[in-house]
Amino acid sequence: MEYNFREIEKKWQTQWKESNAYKVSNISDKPKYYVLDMFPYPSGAGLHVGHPLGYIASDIFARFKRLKGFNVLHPMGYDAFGLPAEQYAIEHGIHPAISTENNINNFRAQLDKIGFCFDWDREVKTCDPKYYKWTQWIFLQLFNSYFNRHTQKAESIDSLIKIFEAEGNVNHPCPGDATIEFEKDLWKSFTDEYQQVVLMHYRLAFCGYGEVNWCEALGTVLANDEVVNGVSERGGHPVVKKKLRQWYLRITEYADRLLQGLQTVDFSDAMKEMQTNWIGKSTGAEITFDIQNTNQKLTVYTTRPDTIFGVDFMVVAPEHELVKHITTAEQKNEVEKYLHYVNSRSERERMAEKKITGCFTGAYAINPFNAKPIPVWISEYVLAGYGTGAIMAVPCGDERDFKFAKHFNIPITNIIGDYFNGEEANATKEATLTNSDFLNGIVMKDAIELVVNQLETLGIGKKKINYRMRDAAFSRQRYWGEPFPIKWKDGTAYPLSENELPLLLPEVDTYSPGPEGEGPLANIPEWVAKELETNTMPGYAGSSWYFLRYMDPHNDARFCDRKVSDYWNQVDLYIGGTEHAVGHLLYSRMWTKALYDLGFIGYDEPFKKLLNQGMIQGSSRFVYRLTGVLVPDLNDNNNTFFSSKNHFDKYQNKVAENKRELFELINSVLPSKYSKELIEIGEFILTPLHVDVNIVDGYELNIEEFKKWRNSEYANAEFILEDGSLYNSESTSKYICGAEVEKMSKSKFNTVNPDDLVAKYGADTFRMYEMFLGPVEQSKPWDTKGIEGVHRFLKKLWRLFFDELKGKVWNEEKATTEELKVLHKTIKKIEDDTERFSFNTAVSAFMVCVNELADLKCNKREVLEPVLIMLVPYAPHIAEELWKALGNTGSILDATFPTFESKYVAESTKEYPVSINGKLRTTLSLDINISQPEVEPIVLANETVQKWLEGKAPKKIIFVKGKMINVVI
RNA sequence: GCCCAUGUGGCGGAAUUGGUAGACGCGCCAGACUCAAAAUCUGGUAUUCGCAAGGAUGUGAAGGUUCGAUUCCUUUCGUGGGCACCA
Repeated sequence: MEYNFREIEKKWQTQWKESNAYKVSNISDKPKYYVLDMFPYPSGAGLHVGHPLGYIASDIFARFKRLKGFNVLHPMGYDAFGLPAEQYAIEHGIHPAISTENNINNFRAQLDKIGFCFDWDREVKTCDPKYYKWTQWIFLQLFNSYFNRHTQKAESIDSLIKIFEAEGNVNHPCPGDATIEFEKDLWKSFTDEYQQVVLMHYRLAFCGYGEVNWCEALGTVLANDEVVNGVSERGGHPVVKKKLRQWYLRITEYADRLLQGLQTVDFSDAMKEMQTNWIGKSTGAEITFDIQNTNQKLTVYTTRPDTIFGVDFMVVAPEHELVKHITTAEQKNEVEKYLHYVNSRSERERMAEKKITGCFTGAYAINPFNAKPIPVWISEYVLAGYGTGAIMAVPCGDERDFKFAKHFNIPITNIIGDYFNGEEANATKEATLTNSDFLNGIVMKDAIELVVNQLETLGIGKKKINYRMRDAAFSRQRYWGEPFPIKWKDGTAYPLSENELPLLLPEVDTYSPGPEGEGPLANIPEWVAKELETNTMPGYAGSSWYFLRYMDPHNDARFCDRKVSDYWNQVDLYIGGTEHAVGHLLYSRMWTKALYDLGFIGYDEPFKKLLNQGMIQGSSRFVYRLTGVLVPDLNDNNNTFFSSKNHFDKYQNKVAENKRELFELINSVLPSKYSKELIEIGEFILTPLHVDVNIVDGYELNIEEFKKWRNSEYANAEFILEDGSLYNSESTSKYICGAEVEKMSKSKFNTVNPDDLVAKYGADTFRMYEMFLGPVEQSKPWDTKGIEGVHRFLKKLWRLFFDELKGKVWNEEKATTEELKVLHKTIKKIEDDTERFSFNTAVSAFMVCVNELADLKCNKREVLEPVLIMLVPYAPHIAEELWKALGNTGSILDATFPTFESKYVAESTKEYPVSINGKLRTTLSLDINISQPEVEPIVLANETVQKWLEGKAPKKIIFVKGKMINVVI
């Protein structure tokens, strides 16, 4: 009886489906566990072996927890709105819903082959009106809420109106526009329209105008993290800045809570650091400077008010309001030229620029403490959106300011004495201040507070906490997204009522942008006639709360029943890539906090533990095509030569002998012959070409397959093999390919499709091999060749139960102590490794176990059955098959994970390593409970130790019980 | 430029708390089976000196702490990823 994985896997996948083996109930006595994969976007390209890595890891953990007695929620669904489908629609005229559905079906078929334990009854799709009804509903909750800074939570806008009616906004300064201040009577005197304008500046989901990343080609606005190198991440189209009406989420109000929340979750330090940096909280001061000879004022934000006397110039953002007011007549031309230059550049370009650019405005600010005039410059390195859009430059303490000063020959004031060497800036806080008026002699870090106090006393500045994070742009001028449940009346936005939801996405004739950069919805007369919002929501709308919908996916009355979300609570384990570090993860954390504040759920962090999977890189293969200088025959397609790697390597070394060898060989088959002279002066060029890794076995090219590759482009090519011979049907030598680790991509011909591997080796082998490659968190290259080792392991396991000739070999004999030791050692290792997500070492522990049981010729059910149970998370199909073969009736999926018992692995002796001066020289088998005084004479009596002692007495003998012995001479 | 991660045999990797470096697998070599090949099985495989016994070297590099360092510290180099010149 052979291991027929194809039949076995098909059989159990069908049976598990029929028996609803993965159906999860919201009612259970068992403790709950929620394992979630990051929401996939169903792309048209299909899966390559890198994609399922995280799904396999989460599947293993979900199955493991089930064996450990948990009620495990492990759902899957689709983040189905998005740009590629819309782009495809624009190009091919196919409705995004249709192409998305096709992609989902392909995706699903690929997933099913790998044998995941998802509860598909809970599948969600963000583009389904039953789903986005609730995305719209949550949006309305955010629209109807503001952030109360006193209680530090979201509260209803109605309660804010009551506050305004009672006391104005004196205690609730306006987050959207700090200049809006009013008493209660003034509030009451406002028109309805203006009251709505004011309220808009408080809402958590609000509408405003802002500079956005405008992509003409896509006719849409992109979030910062969707723009890569000045072009759109999806599609690669140019992106410029444009002012547009946009919806936003007031995530900045949650900045502090998002920071604090990081302390309560189990994310990697790197991930926490990334989010912390993104939020970018800094403490500093705002200082207002008068502009000389004008009544203008310039406010800057600085984290180093202690350096106030080291300010040698100001830099304001080119977009700064003040620029046009303070630029002097002489500088006007210059400034306009510079502004024109800056305007032509995208934000990304401005950020990435190393070149120092800038322009003097002609104006001078006045240092409030010593009345020193300070020249005001503009430069693209200062951004309008951060702080006040202006900085005070201290060249002796800031490297960037220093370089700017050097570049434009601005004199530098040294306020840190010897700490500044004139060669580079020094950002120290430890220096004692000099040239600093009333701060002279004070250490910088102590001066900070002094200056702030002084600023506040003089009324020219104040302490200020600043965040780098900006409010999240929450609208797109495109079609394939959730419509906003918003109506416009005379320029005022009004929410639809709850019973009008879902507001369905209408059909359109064209997916191209509407007038003046509006979305495709603006092209629909009926839509516009109803005065509905023409923007749609961005991709992260649906993915910000999907983990809640999985809990209660069919609920028509609520987004998720409170009792149900109380039961499932947080996601216990969230697995996905680091690419969502600051986008999705921050937005979903904010939504969760808002929903919590409003009383809809009972916790304010969505993900308890986050595990970041690494990328699987491609391992590319190359063939080397020969062309030549002064070797004309090689340069036409009738004489195509490929050389094995050996010759490429040799030829790279430019040894004349190697060249001649190669020439002689080629000369012998070419129709026209070359003279000796030409051989001496001619040169080869060996060009590496990517070759499809699927026609290469390890490094060995399958030449016949290669000839058929790319429509038989190379059908007539000649191949110089590793031993220097030319390929023919009787060749014994091989064609060896070059290799390089690169990103996995179709264009590099290094993608490997999981379907092919599952067909060839089975899902169980594939799952185990993906894990065996290395730690989940780490990036590592794919190597198809290695999968055979894992496949051999499963076959070897099979042979413990069934022999090809003899049939059944497993038996009911009593296990020996040695066999039980192997079993329990394995139980401990598998359990520990799985708990700590070290799946690669768990796979090798299975291999060790099977190797040892095979050596012991152990075919005993008593030992094999627990091994099968442990194997369920990793290789469920073979485990179930053998479980049934042993005569069990229930499914192994519901078995109980075996219990480790230390008595079986207890040792009475230990093989101690004995080192001399830290170098291992010998080992000694000693009683496990031996003490130092007992050890010493035994060690000293040892032959090897005596040899190294050479008669001398040891200085010291170090004995660590259960670990080692070290003799110091 | 800044931040993060990472560096161990021919390759992927292991060594969980400072305690026998290289588990497990791939590849390679040899052998068994076979007319032969494939498949399978068995043994070997860090480098180096040596017939062997046994040495020496070895976790990117250089220092340091320690009886003992892949593990901790300092400096430095390479690779991968991220970024916002963030005041």
